[in-house]
Amino acid sequence: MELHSHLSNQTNTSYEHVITHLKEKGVRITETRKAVVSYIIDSDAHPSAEMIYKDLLPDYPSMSLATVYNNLKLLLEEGFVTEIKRANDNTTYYDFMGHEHLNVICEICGKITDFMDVEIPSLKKEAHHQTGYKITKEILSIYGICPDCQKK
Amino acid sequence: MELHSHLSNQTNTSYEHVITHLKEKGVRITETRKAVVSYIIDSDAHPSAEMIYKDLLPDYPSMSLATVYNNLKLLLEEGFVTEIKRANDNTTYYDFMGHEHLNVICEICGKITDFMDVEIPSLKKEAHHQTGYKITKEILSIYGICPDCQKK
DNA sequence: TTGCTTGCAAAAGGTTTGCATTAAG
DNA sequence: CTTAATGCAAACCTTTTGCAAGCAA
Repeated sequence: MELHSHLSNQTNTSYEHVITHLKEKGVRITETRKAVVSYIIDSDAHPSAEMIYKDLLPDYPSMSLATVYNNLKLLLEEGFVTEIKRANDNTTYYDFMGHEHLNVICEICGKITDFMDVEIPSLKKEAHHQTGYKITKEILSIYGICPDCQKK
Repeated sequence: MELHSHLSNQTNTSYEHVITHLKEKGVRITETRKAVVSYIIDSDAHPSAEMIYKDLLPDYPSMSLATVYNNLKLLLEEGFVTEIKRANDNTTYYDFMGHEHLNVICEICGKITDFMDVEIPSLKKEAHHQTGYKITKEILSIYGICPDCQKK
């Protein structure tokens, strides 16, 4: 299997998966919706609504920021996207949940790097036992200093 | 002897610890500073700046919201407090780090409940290995539905 | 056609900032 | 005395909202 075809299939599959799911929910598939879905899947950064808006603007000059927010909220509710919020930063960043992964956030420059395929040890049972909550999800945020900032 | 007789020994110890540390840093110990420090240590909720402000206002009628923010920022920088940010909520909540514990956040009513750490499994080594980050801290957020909301 | 989705602009919320004044050390 | 910290209000930034117009189904 060639590497390049693996990657494009992966993205394409995710895109179709999201769109199909939304159609089944009766959500209308608009041009701007498709653009935001594509963008968030393709992005290897962890964009904010503003970043997505600015990047899409050249191709969708009439799109508004509010529409980006609308679509992100939809994707969030449908579970396709997670929010990332950092200390000293009131912006919300979005992360496409195409696969299981964790984020490491640089405390100096704010860069967010994924790392993959580690089993997150579950504390669900213990948390439920101690608090009585019905546990739905666990999010582990790891903070550190990225290689670039370590050099400085 | 400082009088904080309304506080428990545990709280009093934490309070002295924070104040002593701040003095050593050359930070001035003002009335409002003491009030915020006492409040955050004493609070078993996870207050926002606004909540702290409103609760302290009767006793400190001339205090401003900005001062609460100032002091929370200081405590954050000195590592005495952590920020908690939730989905669908742009408010920052503050948690006094008097001891090791985890938070479980209710996805319906937003209530935040602590539970004591059994042992937060460390992914530091793996994260460092994969990303090159110098890992400084890990924050595990657990979401669920609290007992009250389960009844409804 | 129907009513979900959009674009726009205004408003809302939370947090930060600038500056004159106050008070800790 | 010095100057950090405060109180106040305005500014800021991100996100949400209301509504008329547009477009997917």
